[in-house]
Amino acid sequence: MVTSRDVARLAGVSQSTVSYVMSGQRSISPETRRRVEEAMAALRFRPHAGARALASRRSRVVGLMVPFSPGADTTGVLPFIETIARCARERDHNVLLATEDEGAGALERLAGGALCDALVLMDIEAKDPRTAVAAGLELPVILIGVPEDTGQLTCVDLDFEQAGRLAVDELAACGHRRIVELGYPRALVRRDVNFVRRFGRGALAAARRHGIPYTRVTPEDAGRTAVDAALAEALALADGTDDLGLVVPEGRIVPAVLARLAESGLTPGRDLSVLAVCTDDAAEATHPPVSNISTEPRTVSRTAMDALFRLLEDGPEPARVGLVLPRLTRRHTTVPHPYPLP
Amino acid sequence: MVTSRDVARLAGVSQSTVSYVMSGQRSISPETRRRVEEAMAALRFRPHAGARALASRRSRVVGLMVPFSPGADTTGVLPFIETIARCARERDHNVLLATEDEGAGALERLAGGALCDALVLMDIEAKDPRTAVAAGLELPVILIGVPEDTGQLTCVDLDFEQAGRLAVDELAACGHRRIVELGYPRALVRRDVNFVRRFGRGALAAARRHGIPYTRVTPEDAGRTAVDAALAEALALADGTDDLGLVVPEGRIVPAVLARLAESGLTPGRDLSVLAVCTDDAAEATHPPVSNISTEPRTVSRTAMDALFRLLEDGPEPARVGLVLPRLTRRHTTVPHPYPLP
DNA sequence: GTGAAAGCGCTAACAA
DNA sequence: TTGTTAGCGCTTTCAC
Repeated sequence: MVTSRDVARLAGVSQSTVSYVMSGQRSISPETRRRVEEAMAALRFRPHAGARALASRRSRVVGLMVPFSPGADTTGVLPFIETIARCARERDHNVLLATEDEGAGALERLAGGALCDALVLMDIEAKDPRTAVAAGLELPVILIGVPEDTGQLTCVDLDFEQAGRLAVDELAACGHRRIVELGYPRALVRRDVNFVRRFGRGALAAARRHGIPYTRVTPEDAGRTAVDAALAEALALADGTDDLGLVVPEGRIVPAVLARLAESGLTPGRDLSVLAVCTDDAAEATHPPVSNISTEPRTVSRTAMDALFRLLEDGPEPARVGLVLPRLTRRHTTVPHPYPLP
Repeated sequence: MVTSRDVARLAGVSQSTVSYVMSGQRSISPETRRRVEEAMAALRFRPHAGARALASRRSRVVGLMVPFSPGADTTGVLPFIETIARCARERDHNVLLATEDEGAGALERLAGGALCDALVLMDIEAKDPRTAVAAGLELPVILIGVPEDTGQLTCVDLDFEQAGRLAVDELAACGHRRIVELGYPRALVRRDVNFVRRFGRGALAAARRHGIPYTRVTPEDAGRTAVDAALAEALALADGTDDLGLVVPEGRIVPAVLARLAESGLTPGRDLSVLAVCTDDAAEATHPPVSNISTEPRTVSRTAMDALFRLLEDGPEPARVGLVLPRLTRRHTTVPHPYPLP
């Protein structure tokens, strides 16, 4: 292995000078800097990460706990991981994975062993046992998702309340007099993730404001049969369909909904509206492309990482809840507005 | 921070004894072991990963380069990441992420900086610039995917040649006298990933053996329009459809194929057969569930990690190419065999 | 502007 | 069976 001593020897300087050239913590004469940098390049020197972590008490690693557990739904986590990895690299950090099924203990393992300088936890539930542990660690923690009690933890998430509002506002503007939410699968509702409630709250408030009835149908699961049943129920709720606006907050079930409607001879965008909450990628992949409120995984992740590095660089700051605004895109499944928008 | 010295002091032993209790590299009297373990628990001691890596020259980290690059298709990589992370944890290792668009340089960064003890590279192309770099590193590297020139590198992949053979054998056994491959999107073919060729080679050989014509139609991309066009072409190739067996080696386009067939009034499993190559999860999620040859991402990953830890524990061993056998599952889209299987 | 030297918290060879 | 000690390759004071 090539060490900084080797570099120092070749450059004819002391080992500490090599260190200072790397860190920039001391002013170095241009000539010295040049010689050191040439030596580093010539020897293809890479500082030993462990040694650096030991001496500097900084590992330059971000721990990421991803929502992998046996049987868990992992649709849509890739853009999060990807963006987080990328943000980390932009600031010369690395990402170490932990899986959710390792539980809160993994957080202590990562933090206690100085394996990482900060943690990102995804898929936070309303009462998440990890948050209490996370709060007790003496390193920055960012939650993606909002627990019931945020304590002193910084959270980032999509503004689901706003998403609910946006969905209802749009369907109302389309002229629908009846809005049905083909909701999250029962398992997700039971898991008590905060965003389910937040979305419903926003949607309901908006419906009340518009004086439009808002009903929710909960599919037993995300499978085809359950979705078909739920959709039948939703359609039954609207005697005719032409004033029906359908909100589908769970992106996974959208293809099944569209397929079923097609089989029933109903054309979304003409006979009724379907408005989904999902990533733009997913929305463009359905047939036909579904009008959607984007969940912005990349923006959420980037916001989270910005917060993380702020904590890492500027030290503790008051905990915040960062909510990312959802964005509406009209595609083919919502009927045209009956009157021009203001 | 709690160090092993603190533990030693509390347990009334020397610091090195604490180290030996952890590593098991020396026999320790039961009494001493008990006192040390109690002290460790009482102080909630976690060895400093950096210090340990520095002293032992082992980071206990596996570097994983995932196929994330702007615009890349990342469908199906999650089960790989998940399984790799899990296998690593089972052996008390951690996984550090690198993204593909960082290129070969990232490999040198991870290896040179002693950030990890071994590397796993996914999504290997036929002529992959990373393999040459990887071969020059002095740490174990496992490729998931097989490059043209494997050199001294260990590779693991699905046996795509066998998959092709299996697909054709099954469709022939179904009684089809005409097999069309609705192939990989053109971009993938151009990228020159080895498995595309291997699959075709196996399928073609089998078709020749059966004396059945085998034709390939290449969709321009994985989008709905391109798939529709390719499917039309495939159907045109078979004058009638009732002797047509359709092979779809690209899992992503299966839903579009099935949707299109449904729209055309054709029922797979009755009017023709559709046999996909995809994960079992994906196969069960289509409508109707598609007969498939599974790509076994979990078995492939586990095989890769087994090989990796063998290299890590038993030192260098001759490079191998480990091929995982694909598995056929009959679901609803292949017609029943006209005569009983042998 | 630069160097010498003292750690950081472990592992492992050496000694008893 | 256990203790002593010399590093591992950096960062960072202190001294010049």
